[in-house]
Amino acid sequence: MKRRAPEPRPTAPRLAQGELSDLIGYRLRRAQQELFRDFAASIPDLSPGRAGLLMLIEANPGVTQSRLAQAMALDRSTMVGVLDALESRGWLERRKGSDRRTNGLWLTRGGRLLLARVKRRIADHEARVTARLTGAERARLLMLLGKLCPD
Amino acid sequence: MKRRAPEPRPTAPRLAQGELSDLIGYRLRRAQQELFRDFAASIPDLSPGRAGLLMLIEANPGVTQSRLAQAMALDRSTMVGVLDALESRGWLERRKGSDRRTNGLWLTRGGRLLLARVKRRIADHEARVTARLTGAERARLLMLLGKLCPD
DNA sequence: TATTGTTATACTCTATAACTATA
DNA sequence: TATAGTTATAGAGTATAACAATA
Repeated sequence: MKRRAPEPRPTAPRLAQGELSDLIGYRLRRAQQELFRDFAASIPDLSPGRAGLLMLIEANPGVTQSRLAQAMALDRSTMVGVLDALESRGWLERRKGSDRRTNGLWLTRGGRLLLARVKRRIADHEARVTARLTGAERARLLMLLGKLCPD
Repeated sequence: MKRRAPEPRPTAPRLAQGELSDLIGYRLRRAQQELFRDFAASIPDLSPGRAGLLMLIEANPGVTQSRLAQAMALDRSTMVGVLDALESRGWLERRKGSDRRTNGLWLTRGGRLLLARVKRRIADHEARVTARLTGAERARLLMLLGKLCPD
């Protein structure tokens, strides 16, 4: 028995996309928004940017605020408030460097425990949002995004 | 004559990336940030999102606020202020629909002129940010982003 | 009752400019 | 002089909750 394709509800036909669908910038922005929503819904502790920041400190213990800001393409004044929030939650600490203008950054024990938990959730999140991609497609996408924006 | 590879400045060695570089979400966010910066620097009139909104209205004259909000994955209350700003600049107009709860949206003549100019700049922007990609790679990236986040 | 547009409000993320301590 | 961190301030961009008009 043949089934008719479900008709689009008259109140919600798809909008025409114009030239929009052919713009890398548009696709990138939409994809990022969707990933952000999934991340926020499944990992309430941290935003993607904050999680990335903790991972960078973990991989570079003692990094200074300015170098971290530079690596994340943020202004160093922006970094201050971000670190304040994470420090007040007990996840990282600042220690005065031998150059006494600088603060070195370290994860606390609590920060390491949080990050371990968050990483597991990020792995689930990644699997979920890339569910429509094969492993080869996922690798190719990573490669192409890397070309678009090298480290 | 051999030239030595330029040494990284001792004050700015690259940070270790940890597992970060292998996350689609991270790459996506970084790429989007870089594209946003290039867009803002080269197209001062509009943000990427606002330009996309005008293109959607152009492709769907008379679309209602709620349908546009749905298509852009924004709350309809968010749409109000966005449209207020674009309308006050004289780029679009609201017209009461036959269902008098709704507003239909149209570009004004000024809006069409602006959009034509902006589209040319967007084309330059796209060419610039995808300069490291071949045509085939660009097409493949569009396809993969489309899989990640279908219309 | 349900939907559309609206207002009031608040939160997150980010930047700029000017300050201070140190180099 | 130059750099690291800081503060004050501002501006996007977004959401939630409650309301009036209309269906």
